[in-house]
Amino acid sequence: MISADQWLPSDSLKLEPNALVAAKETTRNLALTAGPGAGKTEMLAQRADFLLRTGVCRYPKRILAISFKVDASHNLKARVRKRCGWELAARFDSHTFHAFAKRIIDRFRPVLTGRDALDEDYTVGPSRIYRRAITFADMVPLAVTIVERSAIARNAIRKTYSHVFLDEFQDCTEEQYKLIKSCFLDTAAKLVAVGDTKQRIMGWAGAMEGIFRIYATDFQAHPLNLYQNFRSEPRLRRMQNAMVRVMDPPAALKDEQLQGDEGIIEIHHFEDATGEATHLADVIHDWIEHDEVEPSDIALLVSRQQDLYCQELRAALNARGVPFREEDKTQDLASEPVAGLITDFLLVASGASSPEAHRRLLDIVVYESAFDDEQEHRARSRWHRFVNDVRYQISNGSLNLGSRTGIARVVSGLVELIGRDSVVALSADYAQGDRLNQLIDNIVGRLVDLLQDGADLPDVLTSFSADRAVRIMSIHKSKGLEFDTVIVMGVEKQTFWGRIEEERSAYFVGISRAKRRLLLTVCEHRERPEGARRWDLQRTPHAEFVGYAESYA
DNA sequence: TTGATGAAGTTTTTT
DNA sequence: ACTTCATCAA
Repeated sequence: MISADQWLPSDSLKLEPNALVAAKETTRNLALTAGPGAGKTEMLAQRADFLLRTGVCRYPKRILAISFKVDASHNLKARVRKRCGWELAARFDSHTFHAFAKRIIDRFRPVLTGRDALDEDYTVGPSRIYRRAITFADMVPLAVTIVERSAIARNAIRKTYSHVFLDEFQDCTEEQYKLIKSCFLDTAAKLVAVGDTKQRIMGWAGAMEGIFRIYATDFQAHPLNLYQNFRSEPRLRRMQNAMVRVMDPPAALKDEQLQGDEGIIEIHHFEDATGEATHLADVIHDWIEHDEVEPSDIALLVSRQQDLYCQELRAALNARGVPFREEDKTQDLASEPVAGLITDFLLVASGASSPEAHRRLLDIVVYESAFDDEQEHRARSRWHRFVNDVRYQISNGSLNLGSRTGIARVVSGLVELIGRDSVVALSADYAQGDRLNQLIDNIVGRLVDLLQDGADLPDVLTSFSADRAVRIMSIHKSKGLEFDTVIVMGVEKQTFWGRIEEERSAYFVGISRAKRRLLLTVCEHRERPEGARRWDLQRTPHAEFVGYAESYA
């Protein structure tokens, strides 16, 4: 253990003075606002390192970090492990709001009585069933009820955690804030809330307006701002800064502080969505083939109605063999272990050489189920017979992997061979009712959909699961991510139609995902879906949004 | 059956 | 800003 004034940030130069202040703060609560790429996660990781290594957070006290997304909470935990090592990081609890709430419910469930009462083996389901099942929406309020009602629960939480980190705090809802207050208001716990009001894009879903001010008052938190941006090249930062000047003038820099020619901003105008799709598919193909840009380093962002905006683009990308992945449909399914199992097997069965997929499958099929050499040998030969049999059926035409029935048949054969129990063991929730069957149906259905867009099975499989794919998603989904190249499609008045403050924030999030190259598209016409009242509607560029780019392009 | 009118939806995560 | 769906009057 070292003393507080001996501490220095571990192997990173990417901390500006205010971040260092925040990392080493021991007496005050903090409200840290910071724009895109300022290193909020890094600051939190360094702070965890400081607190744990100097003993400001002394054993057995722990740090609680609360995020919104599972991904974000994993990332933060991983970063802390990297900074201060596995052993100290064991006292760093990184949870989502929902996970934190569920832990409280599971530990203090008997506190819930009357109409809140819950059975011991309650489930999380689509609707609230008295005593037996709750919904996601019930979790945080029930945790609040417990903490408010039970002094034992309150004290247990307060005794456990000496420090609390709140990530992406601009998106905190009323209920979530209530949970934080009921646990930690007027206690010894030191809080750090981190976020960016300019990136508040979940207002319509209940994110509290002015949450930073409210929190700063309630918790007497000291406000701090980070000004640096370690993500984007200067040209992009100048454009972002022009938007900051409009959204939050005090946080803006002088343009002289952002000198340099690096970075690319382009605005491309098109007659219609067909021209747009063709052109984008061509340039993306070019970047990947000739400039050796990784497909996964390219993101295509839309404000809303991804399906509508990307129909033609999908076809154009397929025609050029550009692998892409649509986050709205694929993401949840693709991260399921059973999805990996299915795509790996289809890859192997379709004859593609993929040693990675082969190894992962053998792990499950052979090593998981075999306890001695003989069993292993038998499992292995049974596996090879199955694979060869499927391949043979494909080659003689009795099995067609391009059809729903074909894929469904192979998948059910695969589950049978591995054993349903072994598949269920892949994830805790697969044991619940019909969950596994539904997931398998959805995965097969999604693969069939992708095939109908005119792509080959290997292409479909890579775009479904692999990292080597251009990412297509809504601006909202892109929050917290970064890419070498970002394309924001449809910078038109008709696209960004909501309240200007919120639309501006969304656009800001979109453009600030780009590290090196930002491409904006504007169409004069976009065809409406069939049966629409009006057709071939005229589109108009969003003067303000295009303007930010034009000044710096 | 048609047109007119108005309301609702559009952007999401979570064990 | 624009679509979709429900309802009502003609």
